[in-house]
Amino acid sequence: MEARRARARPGDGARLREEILRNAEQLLVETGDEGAITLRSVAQRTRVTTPSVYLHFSGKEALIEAVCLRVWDELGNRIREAVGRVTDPLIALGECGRAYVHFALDHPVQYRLLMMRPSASTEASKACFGHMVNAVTACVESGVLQGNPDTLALTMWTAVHGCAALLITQPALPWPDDVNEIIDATVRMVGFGAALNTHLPRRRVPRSAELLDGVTAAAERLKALGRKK
Amino acid sequence: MEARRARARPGDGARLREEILRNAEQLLVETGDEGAITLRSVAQRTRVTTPSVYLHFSGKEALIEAVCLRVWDELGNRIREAVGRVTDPLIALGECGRAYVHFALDHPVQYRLLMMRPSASTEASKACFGHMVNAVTACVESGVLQGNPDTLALTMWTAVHGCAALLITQPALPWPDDVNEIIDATVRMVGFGAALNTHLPRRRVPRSAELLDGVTAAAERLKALGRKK
DNA sequence: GCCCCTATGTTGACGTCGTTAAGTTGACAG
DNA sequence: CTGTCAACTTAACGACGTCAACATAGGGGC
Repeated sequence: MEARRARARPGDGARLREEILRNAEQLLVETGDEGAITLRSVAQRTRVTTPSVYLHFSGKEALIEAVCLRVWDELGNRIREAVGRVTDPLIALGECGRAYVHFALDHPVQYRLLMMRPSASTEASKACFGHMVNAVTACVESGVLQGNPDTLALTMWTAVHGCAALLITQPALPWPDDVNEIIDATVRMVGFGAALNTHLPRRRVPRSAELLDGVTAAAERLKALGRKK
Repeated sequence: MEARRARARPGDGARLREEILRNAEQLLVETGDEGAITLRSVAQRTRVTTPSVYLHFSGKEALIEAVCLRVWDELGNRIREAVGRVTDPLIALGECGRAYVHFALDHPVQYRLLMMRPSASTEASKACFGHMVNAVTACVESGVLQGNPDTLALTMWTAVHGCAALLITQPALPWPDDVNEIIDATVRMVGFGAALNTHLPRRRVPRSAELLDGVTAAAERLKALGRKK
């Protein structure tokens, strides 16, 4: 057997917990495969026997859940920072979406683990969702969006999540050479669409010709405003 | 040992293949857990010994891949049907999105299996994607959308996929009581947003006040058109 | 200084999983 | 009737998650 890890002092056992968590995430990133997280592999990398993991996690599921919690935290921080950097509420919301997708693409394996698991950690995801609701609420208060902030935020989150998820899980699709092209298109589509949608009556879906007419009106108005500036 | 399955006649061995596939998907649906698909459990349900599965599938991965293929096919059919029922290209595109999300919600476990797997079946997903590109192409030809149909379809697919995915994997979020509310919001947001986005110059993101102004112009124009009709 | 007690691990084992190699059986061609 | 070959079975291996039982170090009470 190889060099063993020095035993922790009483009261200091939680250090092993941290080390196990770190090694589990490292293993996940290095192999790119969730299946590579094995109690045995994690234990070996921590230079500890397999059952020792049970001293700090009730089982494999709990270990993975703990890994997810860390990632949710990072994601939440990243979103909060992005929103905080801008004052205009609509632009802040866009930055929120961009930060979200970029985080997912920077940590594809972790993101998959987060979102694709059967029993995802609900508390952490709700906290993360809260940051988006804040960004949306600012837009509602400024008048650019109307309606229930929760529902609005959900609708917009689904879109950016889908963008990140498909980019990660379906790389074979005909994506443009520059990923930012898709991200920008998504963020703009979400912003424009949500705004237009909330200011329209709910009753009926416009036909192609009608929507085209309304949209060109909006486009010309926006172009005119841009020139004036 | 329990009653064994009658041995197939020579040349007729592929029947077992079908039965295995059916049982695997049944197992998946009944338990709601991908992990419940075990070579042993599938074999037992088919009243066959475990290694017999290897006569028709090169391993567990291939079996699951085959299950996915079937689901991709069903999804593709459902989309094609939905698009075919309507003539107006924009409304057809909307129906495409609605059919997509409803299929996902009707087969949540299968949908998760499809989209969340590390190595998703690329050929089948591309075929499915083709149906959406067709619906988008019709919109481009009618002028309501502008740009590359592939990129447009991708942007819009990501949004509806995200809607389906989050509804399935994050049921704890504050969804509205009626799911159709979110689906409608997403479909409308995608349609409006994509249209407005493609008719706008790419250079810069409008600020809240500007977008609000343009959007109200579009809304009033659309309302006026609705009255005239 | 000694002892014992608890936190901190380890040993060994069980059952299940995917996978493989080798043996068996039964329907059909000749 | 007989041999052949597709269609299955038997038996086994290593890796996995999990658990019960055992070992050991370090610190507090006397």
